[in-house]
Amino acid sequence: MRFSRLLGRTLKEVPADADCASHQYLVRAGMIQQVAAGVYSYMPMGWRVLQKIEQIIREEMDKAGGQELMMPSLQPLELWEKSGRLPSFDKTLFVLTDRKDHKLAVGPTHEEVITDLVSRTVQSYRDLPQMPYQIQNKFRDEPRPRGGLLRVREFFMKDLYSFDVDEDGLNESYAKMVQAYKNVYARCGLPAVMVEADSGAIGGKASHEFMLLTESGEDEIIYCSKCDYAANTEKAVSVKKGATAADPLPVEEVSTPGITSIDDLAAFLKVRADQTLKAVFYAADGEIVFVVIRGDLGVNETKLKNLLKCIDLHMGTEAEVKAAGLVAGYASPMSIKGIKVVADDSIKLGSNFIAGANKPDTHLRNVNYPRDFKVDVMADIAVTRAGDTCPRCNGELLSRKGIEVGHVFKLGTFLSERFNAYFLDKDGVTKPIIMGTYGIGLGRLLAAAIEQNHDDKGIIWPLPIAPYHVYLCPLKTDDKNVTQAAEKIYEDLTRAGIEVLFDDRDESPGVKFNDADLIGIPLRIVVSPRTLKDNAVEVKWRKDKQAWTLPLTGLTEAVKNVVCTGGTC
RNA sequence: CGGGGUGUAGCGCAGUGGCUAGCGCGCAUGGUUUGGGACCAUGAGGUCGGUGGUUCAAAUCCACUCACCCCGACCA
Repeated sequence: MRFSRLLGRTLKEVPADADCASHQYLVRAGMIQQVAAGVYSYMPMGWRVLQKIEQIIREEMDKAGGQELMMPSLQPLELWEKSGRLPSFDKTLFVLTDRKDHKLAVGPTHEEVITDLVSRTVQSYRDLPQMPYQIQNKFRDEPRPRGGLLRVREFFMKDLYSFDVDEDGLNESYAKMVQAYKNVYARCGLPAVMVEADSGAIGGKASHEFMLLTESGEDEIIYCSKCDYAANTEKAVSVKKGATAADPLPVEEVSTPGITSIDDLAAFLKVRADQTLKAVFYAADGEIVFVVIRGDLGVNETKLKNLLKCIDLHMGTEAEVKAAGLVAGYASPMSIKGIKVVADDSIKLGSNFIAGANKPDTHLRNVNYPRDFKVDVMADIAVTRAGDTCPRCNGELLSRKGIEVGHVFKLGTFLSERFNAYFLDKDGVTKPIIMGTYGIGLGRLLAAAIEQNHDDKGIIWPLPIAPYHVYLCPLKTDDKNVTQAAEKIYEDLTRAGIEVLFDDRDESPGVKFNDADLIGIPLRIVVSPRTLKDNAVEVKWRKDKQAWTLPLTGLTEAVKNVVCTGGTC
């Protein structure tokens, strides 16, 4: 490709509305253009990258037994009513009305369509397993798109669905996909880590996410310093340390004027935070829930939400709390009535806690469970933090930031039952097909690749997904020797199957070098009188500081070799 | 949806009631340059987000509205 003909322009200045590195560089390099909030066009060079990722994914899906198909984005709303997932998608679902006043959802995912499709197609265990997949745009009206391509409303996604006869089959399909995903990230040159993930309140058994570790990531990963335990903080668990149980003492009131936070309370009474009980109020689908947890721990809202099986969960507002007859700052699990009490299992680890007295400026000493109060539900609802103890090996847990670039999910039979996706097994028994669902967001992977691979000059593409292999850069374009040599190299390399971006523009060296660094093509070849007098060109990897020279004779083979091996010959 | 912010040329910005709305980059033409964002000359490019209002006079003041960005609750 000749740079002079390329649609897209590089920018010197950082776009005002771009905050993160991938967004800035993608726009500055002329690879994407914003159309609306969370809606982007891919310019030719950005599209090339996306297509490379797409091809790698396609090959790995096929290798794992996937079959590519194509489903529509327009989906009758009835399918969503049938699946019962309408409430959980709520406003993120784009819905449009056709000329007959019929409502259509614009596909945010395709579980509904594929399950319906399979239910009409598969009848016998002989037809299973199946792993259909597609690569196409999804539409989700996210409340807040952000970070350029990191979270958008229209996005390019690979979605594969597995259909199996039993649990063993599902496990096998799941394992195949996990391996395929690992292959995809490895082939893209993007090391991703697999972590345990939250599988939501409705259905779903096991779930894992693939994370690209980068400081700018919005997810937090908890992992063990000793074993291979790794999980999203939403899901992560730890071994809770408990204070030694002492004999319960009689409850007594203590005056604590103006003390409403755990930190203040612990300091005021000269006790550790884990000797106190914290009370937090949530509104779960409108119902106030009283949550008790040991003072040193925090509430994991995802765990709580799953436990309560609710769709909306938020901290109780002042009005909601007051209406329930609770005294914020001094609320107590004792003597409350008509409100659901959920406790973290940490309250069993310890004794003689300090807790609220349910009246202003007063706390209680020596509160013990279950002597002094009852709870409706007891479970692990605590946030796991770095420094906690690994649930598997008792090692120390650590944390890192990451970007989610893939998700695999054991769905079970929830949807197949709804869609009547049953099959007849060997013994003639009717059974629901067991499903799994597996997604990779391509645009996000592309953006995450940049978050992970850039410097202060621009992008540093991993070779397998780079828009071109070689940036061919002649200097002094009024020099006939230079232009002729460059033209010949361009022709030879292209004919040899090497993808070349030929900077044939009449620009100064500074402009060309800066654009080359910004665009981030892995190998740069400079053609100039300086090396041409020795019948050679200068070659440099984008990621390295050091350049070297290669002779003109046999250049094509040499470059091919360099590109294949990643070396310097 | 709550909180914060921004809309002026393709991009980045200046312009707090007054005459023809400016600057830098980019773009076009000509010339001089060429190893890390060169220089000179000439030129094109604007419904100042929109609507309504106040005023002799509005990019500027007021009201409403739209769009976009950032921080929180959701997700690949």
